[in-house]
Formats: sequence, C-alpha cells, structure tokens
Amino acid sequence: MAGQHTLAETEGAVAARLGGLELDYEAMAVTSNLFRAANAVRNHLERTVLANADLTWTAFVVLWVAWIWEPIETRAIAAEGGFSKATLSGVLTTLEGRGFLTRERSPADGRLVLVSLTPSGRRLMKKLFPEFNQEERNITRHITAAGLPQTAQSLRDLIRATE
Amino acid sequence: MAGQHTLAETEGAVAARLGGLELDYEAMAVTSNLFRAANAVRNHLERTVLANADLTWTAFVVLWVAWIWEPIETRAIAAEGGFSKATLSGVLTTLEGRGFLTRERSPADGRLVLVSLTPSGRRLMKKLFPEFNQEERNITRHITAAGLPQTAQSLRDLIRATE
DNA sequence: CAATAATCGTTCGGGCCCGAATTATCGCCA
DNA sequence: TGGCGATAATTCGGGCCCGAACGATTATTG
Repeated sequence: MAGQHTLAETEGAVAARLGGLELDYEAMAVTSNLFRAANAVRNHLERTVLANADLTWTAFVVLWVAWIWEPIETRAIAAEGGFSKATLSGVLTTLEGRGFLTRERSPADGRLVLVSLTPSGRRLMKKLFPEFNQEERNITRHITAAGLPQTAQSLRDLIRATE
Repeated sequence: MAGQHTLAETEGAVAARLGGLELDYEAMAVTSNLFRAANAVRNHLERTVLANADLTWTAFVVLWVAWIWEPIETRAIAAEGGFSKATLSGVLTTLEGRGFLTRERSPADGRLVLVSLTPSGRRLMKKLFPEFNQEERNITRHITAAGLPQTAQSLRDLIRATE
C-alpha cells in the first residue's frame, strides 16, 4: 500500500482521517510491505521463469511439493502450499489434464487420494526448478547477508502468530 | 512451502531429486516463508476483522487507498495496491454497487476516472480501520522489537529487487 | 491540421480462490 | 454388525486475478 507515496506522507494522510486516534504505524508498514513484497515477487517469477512453462504460481507450488514428497496425500499438499483443498482440487485437475501428475485412491484408506508426478512432470521440474531457484537468488541477494536470516525468522514468527 | 516438514528435511529431499546441483537454500527459505506469511496474515485478517464487514482483502485495500487519497485516479489505486487495472475494475464495480464509493470521469482528462468514497464508505473505514490496525499490531508484536525495522527494510529490498 | 502514436479504463476468457454443501469412506462401539 | 460421528476429496457459487483485445480520448508529429 505504501507504493507511490512515502511512509511519512501516508502517515500524515491517515492521521488527517483519524484525528488523534492511536495507531501502530510500524505494524502497518510491516503488513503493507509484506503484501507488496509477496505480490511483487510472485508476479516477477510468473512473468519470467514460469511463463516459459505456462504455469501459474500455485500450479508450480503444487508440482514442487508433489515432486519432493511423492506419493503425497492431497490434504498434505494443501497444508504445505498454504491454500484450501477446494483450490487444490481445481489445480490438480488442470495439471492432471496436462499430463504432469496422476491421482490414485489410497489402497490403505479409501478416503485419501495420492498424487504422483508423471515422467513428464518430473522432467519439467528437473529443468524448471534450478531456473526458479536462480531467480530466487537474484531477488534475495539484495537483502544484506546479515538481514537474511533475521528476515526469514521474522516471517516464521508472523506465520506462527496467525495459527 | 516449508510447512509440515522442517527445513532440513526439505533440503534433504530436494538434494535427493537434484543430486549435486548447486542450490541456494537460504533464498528458497525466504521466498517460501514470504508467501506462507503473506497468505497466513491475509487469511487471518479476512476471517477476523474483514468478515464482519463482508469485505475481501483486495476490496479493503481499494477502500483504504481511496479513503486516504480521494479523489484518486484508478491507475493510482492499482499501482498503490499492487494489482492490475483489470482486477481493479471488477472490484470497483462491486464496491460501487454496495454504495461505498463512486466513479466519475475526470474533467481535465477524459481518459481518467476519479474514485471517491461515499459517506457510507467513509463511515465504514472510520470504524473498520482502527480494528484492522489493532489486529495488525497483535500479529506483528511477535516479531522482536529489534527485528521489526530490519524486517520492514528487507521487505522493501525485495520489492525494489523486482522492479 | 489531419494522421498517427500513446495512454486510459473496461471487457473478455480462462484460471485461481474460498466457504459451504455433498458424497464416500473409515473408525468406533453398543 | 449395524449405525453414527468424524474425516476425505470434490462440487458449487460467487468473487478475485491477469494478459490481451478493444474503444475512447489525448498527445505528437509531419
């Protein structure tokens, strides 16, 4: 949200709307930057690395999780990726239709569905993931070496705070 | 993406798939945590503060930006909020239909559209934003005081790195 | 001063996204 | 062993999300 305007300008404008109300501007800055950063990084990766493979961000995450942990239960993919099972169902159908993965009912528990990558899916990830990671490195190298672990830790704190 | 499993487990599994390939695990951890954190915070706020007003995250951001800077051009809202103009058009139609804001063509430049809040929209934000900010404070207070400015700075670095 | 380029917001098509409802299966236990 | 609550994945409806195409307006330029 703090995009075109500086933080000070925004603070001033907010204060003008809310008068003397007590606000936590530091908390505002963190959540605001959190979303702008996540959006910016996502859009950047979708437009560079993922565009070549015609994959959305979520489709890539699903493939990645399944690739690392296959065979994996769908509920585990949803939990690992951070989206709902309803969302996952649609994405799985898309990726299954493109021949990147397969669904099969678990022999041990008929309620569960196990996801595995096809050879085509594994080939794709083996080629794509190194490119993806290289771009991650390009982006994160602008954080100072000292700030990097602190940043990762703060993000984990945020995740834990919402559980 | 590093949800159920520890970072070490994930690293081991990735190494098993990619053999001796050089990967930047620290960069992986940052982007992974960035998305999990953004998703978690967004879902949390949507389910708590925003659910009472029946607002989505994006709708709230649009209202907030318009509230602070009204009258504001639609392109500025999109830039400030970090989403496309196509997305914004739909959200504006939704919010206009609920009577929270109005669109009017700019007298100075017939291509532009100016957005302003209605009295109903201003009432809503005046009530909602303090609650929202209180919840932001609840979430971010789990970051150590020392880590907070560093985190905000790192996030800004990430945003800048993708421009 | 007309043709042309640039810029704006909207629309369109396809895909993601969630909560709620639905269907199928499992585990428990009387 | 049959019923019943718990748990799985899916479907459904409504809304967000983007790039590309489009029509309208403004700016540029020969």
